[in-house]
Amino acid sequence: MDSTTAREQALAAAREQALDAAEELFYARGIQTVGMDDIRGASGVSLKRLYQLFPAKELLVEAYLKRRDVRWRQRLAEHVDGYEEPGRRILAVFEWLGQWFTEPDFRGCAWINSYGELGATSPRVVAQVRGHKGAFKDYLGGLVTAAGLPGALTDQLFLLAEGAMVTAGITRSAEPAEQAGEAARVLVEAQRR
Amino acid sequence: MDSTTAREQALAAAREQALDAAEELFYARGIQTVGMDDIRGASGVSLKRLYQLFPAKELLVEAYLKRRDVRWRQRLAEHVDGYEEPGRRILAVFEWLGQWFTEPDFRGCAWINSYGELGATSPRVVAQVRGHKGAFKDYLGGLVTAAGLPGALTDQLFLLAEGAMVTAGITRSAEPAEQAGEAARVLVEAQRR
DNA sequence: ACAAATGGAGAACGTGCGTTCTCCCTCTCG
DNA sequence: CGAGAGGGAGAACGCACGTTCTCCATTTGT
Repeated sequence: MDSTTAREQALAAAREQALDAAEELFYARGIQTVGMDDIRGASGVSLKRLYQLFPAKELLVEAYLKRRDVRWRQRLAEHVDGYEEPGRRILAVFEWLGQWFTEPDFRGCAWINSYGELGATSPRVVAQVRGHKGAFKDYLGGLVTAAGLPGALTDQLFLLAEGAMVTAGITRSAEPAEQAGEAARVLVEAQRR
Repeated sequence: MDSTTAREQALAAAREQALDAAEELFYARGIQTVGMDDIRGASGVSLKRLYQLFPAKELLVEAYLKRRDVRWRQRLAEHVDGYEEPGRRILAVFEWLGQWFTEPDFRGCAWINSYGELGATSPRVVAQVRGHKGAFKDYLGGLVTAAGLPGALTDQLFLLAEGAMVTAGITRSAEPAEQAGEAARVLVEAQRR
């Protein structure tokens, strides 16, 4: 009764396997140092199929960032949704960052890293990075206005979160999350006068 | 009367020319997309000399980051030194960031970008990035304690500055400097009770 | 002035990698 | 059963680039 043929299912499965491998390798080792052959080796998807699904490496990179963006923001939202009180929900963002930073394979923000690597050469990557950061900031903005706080606060909290991500990545520590969270608490408090 | 021979002077001059070209090209286009031949073309220093001065590309990259670090912190300090009042000096940091962000060839933080590009593969680059960020944070720490403010504030201001740099780079705008500066003002004020 | 070292221009070498192609096996469908 | 499409393994191709080498011209020291 479903409209997908067996072949379409196989393609979709291969696509997911390819993206799983791409995400693991690109995030861990960077994009340029991972070859299409590495993706094939890690995913079990043949080169022929890989190029059938993603006609060029850049498109695989784009799809990797796109899928990771959805999942990342989903995980964040799930954590935040564990709280009701609007002010608490804002701080939950930094709390979640701290959890993320302590994951064993944490290697910084995938988008910031990708931008550093390909921002000067790949417009598709740039678009993904701007899109992701814009979506994250919009999400923060929603939390801020839901708490009845002024929109200007959004930018400040966003910068704290970005600073925490970069710094946690570079120093390989989770501390920045707490430091940013504390600063966020102060900034929110200041707005409430 | 000086102890440098003509040859040593020529080498030193070539070294500076090479580093000038490296800085311009690496910063503008990223490190991996710039070949040693590009450096040669832009600097006029022959490949032979280049490899004599820097036996491998990684060493040229290291030297580029090292020289830029010194200059960057010097320029920052010069701006801050235009002010006397300790609290004002802290805000001057964000002011200077804003000036930097509006420079026409601004392309984000060279160290954050380099880390995204080579953090997973080059220990030398990682060391330079950590060194630079550590030095910047220490500098901030000096300003904070000179203002009689608690050390914990340093981390928060540092994260704001980092967030501003990343965001200014990605969005190609100078706004983050003002936003971070305003947040810094609030955080400093909150500490003074 | 001459032998020897120095330096430049650019070819050459080796390798890595994105992308495509070849060969062969295996299903599918009439 | 048989023809033909689909798919996998991996070779092959083209190119970019880090690094080294060759061939000369120029300089340097005596």
